[in-house]
Amino acid sequence: MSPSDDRLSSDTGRTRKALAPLLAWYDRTSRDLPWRRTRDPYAIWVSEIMLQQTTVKTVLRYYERFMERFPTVEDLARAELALVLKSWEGLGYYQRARNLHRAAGIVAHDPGPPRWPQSVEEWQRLPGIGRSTAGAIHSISTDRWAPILDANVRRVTGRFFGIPSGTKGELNRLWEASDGWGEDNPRPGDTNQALMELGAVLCLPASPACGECPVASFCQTIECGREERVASPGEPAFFPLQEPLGRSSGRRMKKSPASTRKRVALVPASGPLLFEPRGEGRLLEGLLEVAGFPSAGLSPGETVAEGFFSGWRVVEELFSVRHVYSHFREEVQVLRVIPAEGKEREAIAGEKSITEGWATLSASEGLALTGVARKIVRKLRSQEDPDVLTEIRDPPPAPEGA
DNA sequence: AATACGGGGAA
DNA sequence: TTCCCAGTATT
Repeated sequence: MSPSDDRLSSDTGRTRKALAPLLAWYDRTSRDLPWRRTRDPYAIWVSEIMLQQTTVKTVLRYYERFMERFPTVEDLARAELALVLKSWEGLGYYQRARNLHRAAGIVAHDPGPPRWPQSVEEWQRLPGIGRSTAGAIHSISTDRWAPILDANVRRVTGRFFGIPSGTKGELNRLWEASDGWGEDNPRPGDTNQALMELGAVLCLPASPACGECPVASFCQTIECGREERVASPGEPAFFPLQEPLGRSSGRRMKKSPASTRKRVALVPASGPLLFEPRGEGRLLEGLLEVAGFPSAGLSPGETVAEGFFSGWRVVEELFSVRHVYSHFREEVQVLRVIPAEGKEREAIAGEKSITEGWATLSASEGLALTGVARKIVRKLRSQEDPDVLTEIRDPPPAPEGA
């Protein structure tokens, strides 16, 4: 039995004693964030979705613009998914945006007034809202208690209660412990926010500032003196103070290094660019990328044999862009192409153009592009060569899929 | 229980 | 470089 186990049962009083100092600290030091100035469930909902796996600093750049564009759940429900995706461009995890849009349609319940979920369970039935987000929205918007367990609260609570990481039943214990903060609690919403704030500001993963922590004197990990050293092999790791990699801590080995995928993107020597939406179920679904295909590379003079640009000829290599995803890299060779002899008409009137979108560089500003496509567009616009800055000559089918 | 999902910031 | 982040859904 680890030192923590026999004490956990007596921990009901621990949170009660820590609560006042925690809230006092929060009142004194909490950051002024836009979603903390409201009790509007919609505003809090949007913030919680954006904040999934995304830092406050990044979300701040998106949140206000999103709320201006879609001030109410009805506005969001009515909006085109393309505009929602455009507003999300660069935030990542685009499934969040699609789920948010779909869930808005459910809540807005047009016609008629919105039907707001009245409990954690009801929130959790909406797509994109799991137990933790449901708890956060509910507790913050109604100031009634519900536990949460995001990365911050997980770390704070794990340390506070001395729950070893990488052990069986860890998750259940963490949820139970997190729920303990709701005991006899006059300010449920602020408590959850304070716990998240504590994890974000002081109770950091690698170097917690225990000296400044308002609840350090009640903290199980402090009592054990474990905040000063890393977990060593053979003993349960207390909450991650820089866990060593490997199996010693019960964690999975780190994944193999990122591979590099190669691709070509094709830019017509004259006329607009061709964008294609990424297919259903694929990474970055629905976002537009500059037309092309996977390839180790093409050389000037070669005739393209694949896809829509089949029968076009490579004129020159313009430049390359690279992009890093979580699990791989992508290297994209951007090639200038012209229709091969006799293909000029077919090239424009191609069958696939119906489901693909042509857009000038300037028009592409309004489209939801992948990170790679955005880099290509930016680079093309910065080119001084006037031949590269093409404009529409013979307007092809209207931009689509955007 | 493991894995996919993106991107940016920080150490 | 590597790690981390106000997680969820799927398998």
